Amino acid sequence: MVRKRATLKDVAALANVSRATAARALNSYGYVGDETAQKVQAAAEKLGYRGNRLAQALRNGQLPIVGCILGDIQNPFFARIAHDIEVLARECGHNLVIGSSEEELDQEISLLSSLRSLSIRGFIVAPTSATNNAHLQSLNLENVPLVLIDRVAEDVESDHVVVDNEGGARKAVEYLIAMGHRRIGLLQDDMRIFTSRERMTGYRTALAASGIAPDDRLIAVSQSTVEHAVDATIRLFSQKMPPTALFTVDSLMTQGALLAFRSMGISIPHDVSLIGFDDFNLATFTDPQITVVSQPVSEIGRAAARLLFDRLSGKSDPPQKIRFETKLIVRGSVSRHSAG
Amino acid sequence: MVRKRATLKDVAALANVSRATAARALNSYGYVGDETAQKVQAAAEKLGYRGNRLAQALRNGQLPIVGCILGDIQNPFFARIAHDIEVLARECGHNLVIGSSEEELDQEISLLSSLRSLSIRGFIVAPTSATNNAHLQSLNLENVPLVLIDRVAEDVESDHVVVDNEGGARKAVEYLIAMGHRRIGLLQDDMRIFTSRERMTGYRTALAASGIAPDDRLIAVSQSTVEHAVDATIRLFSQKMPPTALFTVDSLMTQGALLAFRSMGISIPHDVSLIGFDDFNLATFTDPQITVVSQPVSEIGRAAARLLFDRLSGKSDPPQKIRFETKLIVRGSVSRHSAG
DNA sequence: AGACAATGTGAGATCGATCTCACACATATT
DNA sequence: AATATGTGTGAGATCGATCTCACATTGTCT
Repeated sequence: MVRKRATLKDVAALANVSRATAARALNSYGYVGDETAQKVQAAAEKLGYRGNRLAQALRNGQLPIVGCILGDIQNPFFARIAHDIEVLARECGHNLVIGSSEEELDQEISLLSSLRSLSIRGFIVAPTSATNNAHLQSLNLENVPLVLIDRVAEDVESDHVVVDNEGGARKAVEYLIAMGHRRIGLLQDDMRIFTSRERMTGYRTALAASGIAPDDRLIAVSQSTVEHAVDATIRLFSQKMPPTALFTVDSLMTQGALLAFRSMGISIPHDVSLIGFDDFNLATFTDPQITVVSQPVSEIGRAAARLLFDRLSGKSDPPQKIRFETKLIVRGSVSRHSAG
Repeated sequence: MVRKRATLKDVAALANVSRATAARALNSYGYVGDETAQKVQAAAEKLGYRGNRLAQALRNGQLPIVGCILGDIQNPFFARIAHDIEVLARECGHNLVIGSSEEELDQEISLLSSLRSLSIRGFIVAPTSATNNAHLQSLNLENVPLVLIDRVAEDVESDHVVVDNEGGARKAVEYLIAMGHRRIGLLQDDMRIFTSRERMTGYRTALAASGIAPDDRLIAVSQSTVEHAVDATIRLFSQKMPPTALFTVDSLMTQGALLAFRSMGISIPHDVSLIGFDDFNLATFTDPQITVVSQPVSEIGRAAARLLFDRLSGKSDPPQKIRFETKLIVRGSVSRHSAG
């Protein structure tokens, strides 16, 4: 048998008061007699009344939900962030809607549009594109709080939380150069992505500082999945003059590179040196352990959520721009290359 | 300047028709004159009108959102499932709210209650507890579609999608026994969890079938994170008579075990043999490659979402119970143990 | 011509909760 | 006694979209 949800009207009827009084009693505002309040509470209890958040939201304009659009939940980096945001959202009495853009701008736009029509209170977005952001700007126009995460979008004035991608990449490549490498490969994802650009810039800057001419044949572009990274790595290292070292821009791609090297019989660090951006679980299990640029993953999500909920509670400072440091963690996947 | 969202009323006013007519034109139902329809479309276009889904939902009872409560998004297994569900939900014009119970029953209950007050259309849940499920039963009572995923809940009549946990565990342990092991450790998570129980049963069954007495000292319980698994493994293998082989019940725990072994100087498969439930990215990179029981992760989420959307579109067959096969993938982490 | 459908449109109710306003009654203040 | 203040309550508007119903207007068939 299908039981309908009890509404405020039902509660009011059972308690023999008007809807207005029932609402006052349940939300404790305005004047309500003690006795009346008790009656209403009892009635609500008895009916198992729970307010319809939809109706509440329609009335006062917003749903206690925040939206979060990330590149790919399957990337442990984003999974961690999503998790941290959800925890903080829950603490603040909100639910979290998670959407994945799958690094497609179109999907990001349609997802955002669909979530906006839900009158969601605010958004945390890792924008797919660094440049193409009318949809994000329009959030500003309509005063919907937005926090950018992991990536910055040009022309969008809002809080953001990112890491020092360029510096991290530079440190990694400088280290490779210091170890004697000159043919340094780069395995990166789509250039529209902000982090990809910044890491690429760090890579180029480090090369330039040492007077090493950039070489496009050393750069492979792949989607950020293990499978795609395997293929891209194989292509990169099937050339006549393959790199002697590789820098990968995220942990899934690092793992792809590892698998590719194994399948090609290339040994680390003997045949090739490797540094990955973003640490991962088994980086210290592999033999050798993998040298990485680590970012403070556990702080990013919390920081972004913090910023968003500050906005939601009315803070109107100028946009805050948080940039976390990255750190080169030297382990064993880089060996000295004697110039030949 | 803050622009307000255009409402149907605005569109109607601009097109010089009533709200009712505007609604008809935009949703194409009932009779509308061609010319009028055009006018309305144009007005909507001009104002950038997008319907308020809250209002729509309040009117017709439900929001085009499905909820999904999983154990932990950071587990790649659940991340993959969440991703697949989201993709299918999007195809069906729905958004996905993801919550994480963090394997706490209380959290699962409060999350569910909070999502229900959103008038969400249906749920996909991986219940924390195999037995304690009044909150899930009440979904049945109020006719809210529910699909259980990865885990079954007693006394809850609903579709579910699980894998053959017991069989998978049995195959793994039988294989270890066939390779001469008799002191076989089990690294498992909380016994309230359905999969944990089933895998444990498989483990016990295999032992019993070979006349091996169970020994509680060989069983370690840990939360399903790499860090906790490391600790649990270290405790397990610090005993006087440690196991000669270990079976771990999920991939994060497998990875934890790997890290623990490394830190303890225990080598696989020389000192200890290892089989993990659930495959993972680097299982074929490590040396030796890790033998695992694999489950068809890519099908689970889709299957569950499929079932849910079938229900949402009115299907009312008896509950469907899907159980996928698991497969023992033999790689190199198990070696023959000569009885000592 | 009269009856009857088909087509097109608007007024108003509805979903459920909230909030403003008006009113009633009591007590306090001049 | 007359006015002000404090308390407690209900009627009704509101949020935005949808849907029922009533009312036109046209065309069609006997």
